[in-house]
Amino acid sequence: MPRSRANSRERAATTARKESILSTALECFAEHGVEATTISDIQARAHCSVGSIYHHFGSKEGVAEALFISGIERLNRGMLRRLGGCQSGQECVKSVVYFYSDWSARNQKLARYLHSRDVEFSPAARERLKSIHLAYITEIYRLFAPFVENGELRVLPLETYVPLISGAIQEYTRRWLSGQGSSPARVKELFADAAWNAVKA
Amino acid sequence: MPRSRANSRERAATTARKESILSTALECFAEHGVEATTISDIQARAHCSVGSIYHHFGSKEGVAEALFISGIERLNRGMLRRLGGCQSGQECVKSVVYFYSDWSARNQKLARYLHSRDVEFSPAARERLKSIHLAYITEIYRLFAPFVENGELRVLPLETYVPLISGAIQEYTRRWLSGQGSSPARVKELFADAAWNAVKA
Amino acid sequence: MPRSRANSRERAATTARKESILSTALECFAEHGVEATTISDIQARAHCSVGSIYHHFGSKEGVAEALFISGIERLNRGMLRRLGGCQSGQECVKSVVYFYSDWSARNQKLARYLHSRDVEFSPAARERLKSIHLAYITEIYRLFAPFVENGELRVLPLETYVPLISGAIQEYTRRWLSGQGSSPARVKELFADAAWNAVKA
Amino acid sequence: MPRSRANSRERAATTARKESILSTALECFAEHGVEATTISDIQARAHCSVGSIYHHFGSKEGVAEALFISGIERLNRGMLRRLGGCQSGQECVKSVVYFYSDWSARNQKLARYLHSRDVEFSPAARERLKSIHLAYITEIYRLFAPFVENGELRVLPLETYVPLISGAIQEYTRRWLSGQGSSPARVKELFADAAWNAVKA
DNA sequence: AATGAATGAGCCTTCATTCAT
DNA sequence: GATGAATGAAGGCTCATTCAT
Repeated sequence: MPRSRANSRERAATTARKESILSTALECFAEHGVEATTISDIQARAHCSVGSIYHHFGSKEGVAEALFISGIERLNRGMLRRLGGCQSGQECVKSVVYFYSDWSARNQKLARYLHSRDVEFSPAARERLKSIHLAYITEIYRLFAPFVENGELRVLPLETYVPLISGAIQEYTRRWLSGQGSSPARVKELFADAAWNAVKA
Repeated sequence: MPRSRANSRERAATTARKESILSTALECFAEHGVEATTISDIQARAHCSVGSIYHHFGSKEGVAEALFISGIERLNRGMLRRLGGCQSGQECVKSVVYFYSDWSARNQKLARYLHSRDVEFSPAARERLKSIHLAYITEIYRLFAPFVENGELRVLPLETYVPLISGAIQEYTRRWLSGQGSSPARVKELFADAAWNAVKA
Repeated sequence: MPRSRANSRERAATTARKESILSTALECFAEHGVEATTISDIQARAHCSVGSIYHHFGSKEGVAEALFISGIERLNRGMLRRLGGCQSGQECVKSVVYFYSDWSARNQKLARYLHSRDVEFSPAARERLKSIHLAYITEIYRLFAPFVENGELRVLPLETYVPLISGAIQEYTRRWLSGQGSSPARVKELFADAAWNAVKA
Repeated sequence: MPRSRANSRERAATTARKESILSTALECFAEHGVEATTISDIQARAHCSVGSIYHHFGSKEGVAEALFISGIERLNRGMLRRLGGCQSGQECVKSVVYFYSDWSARNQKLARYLHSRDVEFSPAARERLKSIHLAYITEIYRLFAPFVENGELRVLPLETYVPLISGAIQEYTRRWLSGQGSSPARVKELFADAAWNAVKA
């Protein structure tokens, strides 16, 4: 058997196990929160041993961090891809609301987990998240800057754009994910309009 | 010594002890979260015994609930008092933003605690919170209804008013309480205008 | 009931519990070593709860340290008391051997534990042990100094006195405690003479 | 390629790997003790896999035993070689002290490991060690016997010779290996004289 | 011979809660 | 009302060992 195939098969197997642990952990975290989830819960539902979890993630916190980081990265990547195709400021702003609403509906458990504030990450993970956020926000500003410059968007304090554009839909989505109200899909136009009104010139 | 004076003195002492436990608990909860705070942490910082906490609150959850409920009640009471004096829809809507921003700045630790999503309350406490919320939201709608009826405010799905009006400032405040950005006081006009634009007819 | 009597009764009870844990721990440590002894072993044999051990000693290491320190202190105290009554250098030197031999035979388990080298103490405990050793060795030198000065004992490098005087009996005792050879009592004269020959002028 | 050369090359490689594991294990054991050293510690520092260690030594205990046994054998072999050339009882006795002191200084980590009492060996290994010790002590007595017979050495209980001759230098060396005092080389004459005085007729 | 993912028994420790004083 | 020693269930984590490749 060629070496490369053996390696890739092994890697695939390893990856499969890691993915399986992560997706099981997500279910547990989404249902009961990180604190209330025990390693034993994950291990039983993922059909693996305690040791395997520690072998791959080092600690329970390690699982929570890996899940959080990969979730944020998927969300950010999707958002940037979506915004990349926008032609105007208005399209951009509204797309933020649309994408956030759609993505949350498609990835409810992950969205719920990313909203939760009950995780205390390690300094290393916080550093990592900061740099991910910085890279993301930089890219976002790069995409919006032209529309501020050509006068389509208002000139505002930098840290207000995000809350003004996505604060309302985020709050609505958060409530929906906790079981209140109806799907964001039905009201996203409303929130997209509000977002646009909040930042248009 | 008259009985009543003795009683009231005792009651005052008791109240003082309870308040001291609550305020210490708030500090702990705000710093490390409810889960991460131990009875021992509170007891040491409040200079009281473990038994005292149990005598007054029955359980750790009891402390967290008492704190949460009294916090929500203070916030709601303040908001209603503020809105009670408003003459127009616009004043009402903007006042929500102003008050939220001001109150959070004046009660940072409490605001932070009320934002945290890591508390799993008892069914009894949840029932209590629901009824408090219902009473509050009913009163809010009663205050806003005239302005919807007289055409000053748009007719919207009921559950969208709150996110549309306060979602953005809440998101901004949450970030500020976590150490990002500058005081809401400096940008509250912006968010008040956005709120008004989102719901005006 | 007078306050002081209540207090002293409580203190006695507490002390009793602590002592009971310590003596049980000694049995376990002497039988299987510190590493091989589990908290559960101690707890079961001391008829107390896990929590009690942690309440009083903080950790398994805490138990091992408390036991070690109190053992060393008892040994040192006894030795100093014994040497305090000696009139000559020869009596002093031989008394070290006698006392060491006698004490080890009377406190076999403790002696065995103090000999064991498998404990890794906390920095705090090491500091404590160092200062205890310093105080002890200082006192020892103070007792021997006159006999060096009056020419009864040889002038030797300071750190060689202890090994020269007690190295042999210690080695013999160690072997006996591990099950080899016969009681030190039967040969202590031999080792006392050897000690005296090693340091006499 | 001739078969034999391939084999010996393989054997050399294997031997090298085994040696590398042993010497790494020694470093770990000397630094943190056997119990506190994990297979993972050794594997990482020896740049080999977990499986390799098990392939060559069967278990962690197997490593500790192999190391201990080979160490004892080296020490014993060296001692016997040294004593083999002695012409008198005095030379013999003093040579024990000299050799012990020199060997410990040349093999500090191994000496430290051989001193440690925290290893619980398998019955098989204990049997092995006993027979090694028996062979050694027999040989030692065979070397000393003539000098007891010719009246140069005192007639003493058999089990006292070793402690009387090497107890003091062992104790001194042990302390030096733990970081106290100065090199045994500087005081070995002193201990050799004391040893001689202790057993001479 | 080498590799390293997988296993799981067992350990130390935490901490909410109780209760006798 | 106050105190704090005692309790013990439960959890996170370690690590020697196995085994398929």
